[in-house]
Amino acid sequence: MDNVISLQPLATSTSLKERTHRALREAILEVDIYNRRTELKLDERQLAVGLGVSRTPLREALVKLEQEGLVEIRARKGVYLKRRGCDEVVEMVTVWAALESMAARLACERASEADIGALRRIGEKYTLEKAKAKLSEYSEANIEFHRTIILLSRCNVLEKYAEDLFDQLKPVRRGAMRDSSRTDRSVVDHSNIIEAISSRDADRAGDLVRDHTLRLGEYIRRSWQFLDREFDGKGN
Amino acid sequence: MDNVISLQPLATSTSLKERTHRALREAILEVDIYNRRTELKLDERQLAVGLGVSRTPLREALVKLEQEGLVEIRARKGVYLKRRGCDEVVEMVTVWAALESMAARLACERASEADIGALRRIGEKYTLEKAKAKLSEYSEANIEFHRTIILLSRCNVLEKYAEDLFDQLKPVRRGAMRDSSRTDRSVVDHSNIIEAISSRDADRAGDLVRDHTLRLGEYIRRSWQFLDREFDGKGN
DNA sequence: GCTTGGGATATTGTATACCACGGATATCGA
DNA sequence: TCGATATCCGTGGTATACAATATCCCAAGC
Repeated sequence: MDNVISLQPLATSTSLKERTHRALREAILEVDIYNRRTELKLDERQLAVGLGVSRTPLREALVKLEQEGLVEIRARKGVYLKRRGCDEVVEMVTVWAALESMAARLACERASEADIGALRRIGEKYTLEKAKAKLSEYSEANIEFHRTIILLSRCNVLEKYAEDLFDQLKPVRRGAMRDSSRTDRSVVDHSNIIEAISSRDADRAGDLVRDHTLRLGEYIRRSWQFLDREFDGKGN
Repeated sequence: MDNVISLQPLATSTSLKERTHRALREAILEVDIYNRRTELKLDERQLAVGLGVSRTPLREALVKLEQEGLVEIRARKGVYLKRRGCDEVVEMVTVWAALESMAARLACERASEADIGALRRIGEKYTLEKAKAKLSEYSEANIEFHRTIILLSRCNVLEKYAEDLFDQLKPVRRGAMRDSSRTDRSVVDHSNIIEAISSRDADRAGDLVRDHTLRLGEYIRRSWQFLDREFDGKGN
């Protein structure tokens, strides 16, 4: 005797803990962490009333966020947005390089011709937008390119770890990617990478991807000071 | 006017949540997950009274363990020890291979001669114990060898991720590593790896380590059935 | 006037009570 | 006898109350 009205499970699957986690995560990823003027301390009760949730699921969500590296819970002190130092960020990019390199190798074995075609189109979009100097969208295409390589590896665990790192690096990316002199090299690199994957040359693809991403790391190290800015606007 | 007496922060760090997490983690890592007869479901209240803790810090500890991939929290269903399938384990080893390969490359740049000497001694201990067919300790030396490579990378983030994977693979390692025919190849591989790192040949070291670990993955895939055993002893 | 100590207050950590959902069982009807 | 449905119980999810500690401010003394 089913009801005519079709409805989805509704509240069933999502616990408050989950939804709180998601909501907080989204919010935190939008915060400009590296602006020295942003308050890093989070107020539990404030967050709780803001989200319309009690402290219990909120705290469980915060624990998750801590494990994801987005916040830091100092016992008896409070919860703080996590701001990473230059060295740590470079290390994260290094790990990213390791993962993406392996992904490229796997892609050579596993990607279909259609997959590679899609990657090629993304690379072309990237080139095009760079030429148009539409840096913001160009950056989007860049991200999409690297993400796609990870996807083509068809390795879920790899994808999960990479995604994790990716999110943590988001505030850094926001600050970087403004130097267009570096992008010429990038376009060439991408082109070579597509070529290598297309010809199923795992060794070459892996090397190219690794070195490309490691160079990004070195670039970040050199230009860190611009990211880790002391003042943003005109004082307060 | 610093005080002459030097002392560390004392007991500050330990919250119940932390200690519960640690205790549970230790306990879980000792469980023989892949024995079909082990009960995977955990009872919150039971654990709570067992640890002498209320459910609140316990649940926060469980959330941490979930993020670490040791347990799975199914909403409204309960907490279960996480048993991974063959494909997933092979993927984890693949990621491990990516990380360790990068670590070997970094080690070529960063490791001191003393570090490499230590690695060499571990490799020799490994060879020796293999010869003696002391498989359990030999396995320990094997683990130590790979761990040391990670350490030599001097990359904390890399180390953290690798350690994470390492723990999750613990129950698998317990089951594997019983086939001594495979270890001959292993000894040779290790020897070559030491050689490559010693001569600071990053490309070669990275390749060797990657392929070595990927072979472990393939080995696990082939022998998975022995690990994922239906019955263990003689019934109950 | 500066430093130090003590207390008030705010905030975090923990315990417990309550609620809601899911699974199992029993009962009723076919 | 089999199946479907309703009800009950066990368990997980959430809220709240309570305990402990850290921070801040003010006062007192040097």
